[in-house]
Amino acid sequence: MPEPFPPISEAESRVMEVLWRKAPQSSEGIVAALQRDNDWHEKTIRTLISRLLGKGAVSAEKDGRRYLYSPTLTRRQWQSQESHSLLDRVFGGRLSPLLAHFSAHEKLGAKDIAELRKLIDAIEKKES
Amino acid sequence: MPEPFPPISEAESRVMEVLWRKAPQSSEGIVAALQRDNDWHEKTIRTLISRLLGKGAVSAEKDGRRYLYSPTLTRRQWQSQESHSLLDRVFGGRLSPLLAHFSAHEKLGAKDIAELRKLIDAIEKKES
DNA sequence: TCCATGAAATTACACATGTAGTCTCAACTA
DNA sequence: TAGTTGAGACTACATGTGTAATTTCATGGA
Repeated sequence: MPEPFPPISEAESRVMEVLWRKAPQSSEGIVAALQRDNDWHEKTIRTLISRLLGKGAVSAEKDGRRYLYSPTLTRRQWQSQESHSLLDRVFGGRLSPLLAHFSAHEKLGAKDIAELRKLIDAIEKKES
Repeated sequence: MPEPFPPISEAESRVMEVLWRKAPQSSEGIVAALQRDNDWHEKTIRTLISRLLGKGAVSAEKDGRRYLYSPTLTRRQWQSQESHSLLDRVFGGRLSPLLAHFSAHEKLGAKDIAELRKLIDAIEKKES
């Protein structure tokens, strides 16, 4: 099976976000993208990139004098990890309580509801 | 508004779990309950209790020579915090992608599906 | 009354994370 | 060719967390 990815931190996930939108990118591109929304120091961002490399969540290919970085961990993999973690840690691994929670505490628009209904139908078809 | 609770860590949440099941409890009770499932040292558990006190997530009332602890943060508050955090951090604050994710990657039994359907109906009624 | 006991408080220490600063070395420039 | 520059590597440091050990202090027993 593929190496399980170590968990990536909140700040690191912001860097991944940039790479998920566009890859490969030089560190300079990543820095530029991130400095528009966050107010991180360039050094901070480079540190995050290198930690992500260490975790195997991004890869680097040499491009002349610098590197171009690409995500190895996909957004879906990450979402899956995080969701599963929430489900297990907070809701005892059961989806219904999570849903029940959202239904009670989050405001859903009619559009959300329609979307959910469609999803359920799709799920049902898939499962049967 | 009520003091926002600082985030509580994974290990700390295990302690909360014990208090959510039964409160108030002495530290000894908490230790006993936790040592059945985890293999933590008694000292470790006491540290966690005292950190939770510091965070205001549990309160203590004196009971003779010791304290009895009770949760201040409710399980629902905590679930809400964690869910919201996942939703914002990982799914851009939108519920449908989260659901879509689960539908695609988690296995749901027929019972889950029925449950979800009921939930949606309930939500719809509430919203309209 | 004085000591032992045990709960609680304090201290400890390694690793992760947020947030940078400094060092190095290959490549471009004069 | 030698100096400059800039990307990347390495170092730094505070705070949070996991995981305890040590210290203190009030109280119950001798």
